[in-house]
Amino acid sequence: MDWQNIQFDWNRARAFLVVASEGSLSAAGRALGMSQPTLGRQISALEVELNITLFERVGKGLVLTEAGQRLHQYVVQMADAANNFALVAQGQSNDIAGQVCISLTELDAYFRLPSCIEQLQQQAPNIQLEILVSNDISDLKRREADIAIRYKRPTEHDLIIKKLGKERVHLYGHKEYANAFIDAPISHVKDLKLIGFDRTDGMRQYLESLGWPIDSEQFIILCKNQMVQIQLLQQRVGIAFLPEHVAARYPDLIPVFTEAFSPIELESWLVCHRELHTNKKVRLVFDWLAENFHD
Amino acid sequence: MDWQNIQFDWNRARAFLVVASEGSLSAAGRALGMSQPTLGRQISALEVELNITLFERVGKGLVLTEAGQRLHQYVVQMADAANNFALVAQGQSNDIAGQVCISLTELDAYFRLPSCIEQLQQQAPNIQLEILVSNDISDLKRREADIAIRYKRPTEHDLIIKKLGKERVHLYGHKEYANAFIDAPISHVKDLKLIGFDRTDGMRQYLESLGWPIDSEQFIILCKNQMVQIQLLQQRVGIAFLPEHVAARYPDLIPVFTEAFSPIELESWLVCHRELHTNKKVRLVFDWLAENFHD
DNA sequence: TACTACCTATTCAAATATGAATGGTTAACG
DNA sequence: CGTTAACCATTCATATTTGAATAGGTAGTA
Repeated sequence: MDWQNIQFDWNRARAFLVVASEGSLSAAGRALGMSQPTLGRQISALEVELNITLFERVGKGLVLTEAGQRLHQYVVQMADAANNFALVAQGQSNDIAGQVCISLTELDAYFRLPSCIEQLQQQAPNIQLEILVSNDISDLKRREADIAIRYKRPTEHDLIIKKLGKERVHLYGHKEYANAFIDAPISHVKDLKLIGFDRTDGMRQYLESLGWPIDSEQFIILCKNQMVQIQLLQQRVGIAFLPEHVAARYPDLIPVFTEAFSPIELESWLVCHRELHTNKKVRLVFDWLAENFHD
Repeated sequence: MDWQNIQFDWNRARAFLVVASEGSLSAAGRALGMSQPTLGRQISALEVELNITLFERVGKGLVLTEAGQRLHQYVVQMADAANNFALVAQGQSNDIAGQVCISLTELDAYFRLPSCIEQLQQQAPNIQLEILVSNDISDLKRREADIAIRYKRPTEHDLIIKKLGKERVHLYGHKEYANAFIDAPISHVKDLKLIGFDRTDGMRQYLESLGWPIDSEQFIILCKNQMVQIQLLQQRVGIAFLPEHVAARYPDLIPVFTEAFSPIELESWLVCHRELHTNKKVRLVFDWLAENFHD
C-alpha cells in the first residue's frame, strides 16, 4: 500500500464535506459541533495543502468551485465509509452487551428470525438474544420481553410502535385433501374439516362474521402450536389458517375457497417500551429489526 | 444527512488503518511520517471513544481483535476514497498547469488518443495538451515533445521508458480487391499491388528479408500519411500494412496471405526525458498515459 | 546468558488547533 | 434607506496534540 496519498489531514476532508453540504462555515460548525473559525481554518489549510481553491466565497456562504465539485464525490465516499464504520462500531462497543429478549409469534420465530440472525450477531456480537415465543402483548408490560413483534396494533401509550409490514392469511390444506375445495362455493364449507387454535378461537368467530355456515363440530382438532397445525395439514387432516409466506414453503399446501374467501390482511408491528428504547442495546436491536426483519 | 456518525476524529481512523496494516505503532509512524507515541495515543483515544478494544498488544507489535477486524474494512474503504481524493486533487492542483506535448504516430493520434482524452481533461483541467503527430524519436531530444509513444524501444540512457503494450501488424486490403489473396501462397505475391511509405520503405525490406519475391514496381503508391493509405485501401487500390486494431474498425478490410505471412509483433513504448519526469505535470500525463492508453 | 533489534508507554516542553468574542460584510425586506 | 439576520475573518487566551527523549518489555540468536 502506498501511504503517500492518505497522509493529508482527514479531518479537513470531513470539514470539506460538511461545508460543501451545508453551504456555509457556520452551518457546518453547528452540524459538526465545532466553531465556525475552526471550520474556516480547516478549509483554508486544505486549500493551501492541495493548492486548490475549493470554495468561492460569495456574499452569504461558500459555494464549490469546479475543482471542488470534482473532489466532492470522494469525500462523500469517505463519509459513507466513516458512517458505516461508526454504525458497526456502535454494535461492537463493549457497552452494547447483555441480553435482549424478543417476543414473537411461533411462525415468525421459526420462519423469519433464524435466517437473518447471523447478521445481527455480526453487528453486535456481545448481545445475547433471548427468543420468547408468544402471542401475548403483555410480555412487554411484564418486562418478560424487551421487544415484541405483534399482529395487532397495540394501543398503550407508553409503547413505541413501528410498522414492519403486511401479510396475508389464507385457508390452506394439503392438495390431496383440499383439491375439491379450491374454487368451491361457500355452501361447501359445511363439508370442511377445520383445524383451530382453541375453543374461543377467533377463526370461528371470523368465519361466522363473514356469514359462513360453520358448525363447531367441524373443528376436528384444536391446537395452539402452529408448527403442529402445519404437520396436521400435511397429513391431510383438514384445513387451517396460514400466512402466505409460510404456506409458500410447503409446496403441497394449497389455498382453498380462493373465490369465496379473500385473504385476511394483517399488519405487523414492532413494539418496545418507551423507556427501553433509550437503552442502547435494545435500541440497536429494535432498529436492526425494523431494518432487516422481512421475508 | 445525518452528521452524527461522522463526528469522530477521522485521523484516528487513518491511524487505525495504518497500524492495522503495518502491524506496529512504530512501523505505522514511519509509514505515515508521524511519531510512534502519536499513533499510540490516537489508537488509544479511538478505542476509548468507541469503547472497543481494537488491538491486542502482543509482545512485538499489535494485532487486530475480532472487533477490530470487523471494523477494518470500513477504514480501508475510507482510505480508498481518500487515495482517490488525493490523486484527483493532484491533477486539479493549480501548479499542475501549462502545456504538455505528446508525440505519437498518426494512427495512435487518430484512433486511440481522442477516445480517452476527456478523462485526462477531467483529471487535470489546467493542462493544455499539444499533440504532435510524428514517428521521430528525436522529438524528445529536441524538446519538441515532452512525451512520446513509440514502436521501437529507444536506446538512449537519459530516457525513461515504460512498456505500454503489444500490437500486431498485418497486410490488409479491401475485400473486393484482396479476396484472391486471403490464403494465397507466396508465389502469388508478385501479382500484388502494394501501398508503401516511401522509397526507403522498411516494408519492402522486411518482405524481402522474409524471402518474398517483391518487385519494386509493385509499389504503385507511396504515401507517408497512413490515413490516406487507408482511404486508398478502401478504394481497392492495393494492400498495405495496418495494425490489427485499426483494420478492425474497417469492416471491408481483410487480411491477406494469412497462411504464408505471420503478423509483425510490435511493442509500444511510452518515452519521456528523465529530467522531465520530475516535472509534476509531465509526470501526471506520463502516469496517466501508462494507465489509460489502451484500445 | 548476554546481545541485538525490535517493540510500547510515559514524560515534558513546544507546536498546533481550538473557541469566544469581536468587527466587518452581504442579502433580504419593509 | 435603514433594519435585521445571516454570514466570514481575525484576534487572543486556552486546550489539545505533537515529537524527542527515555525507560522498560519481548523475541530471536550466538
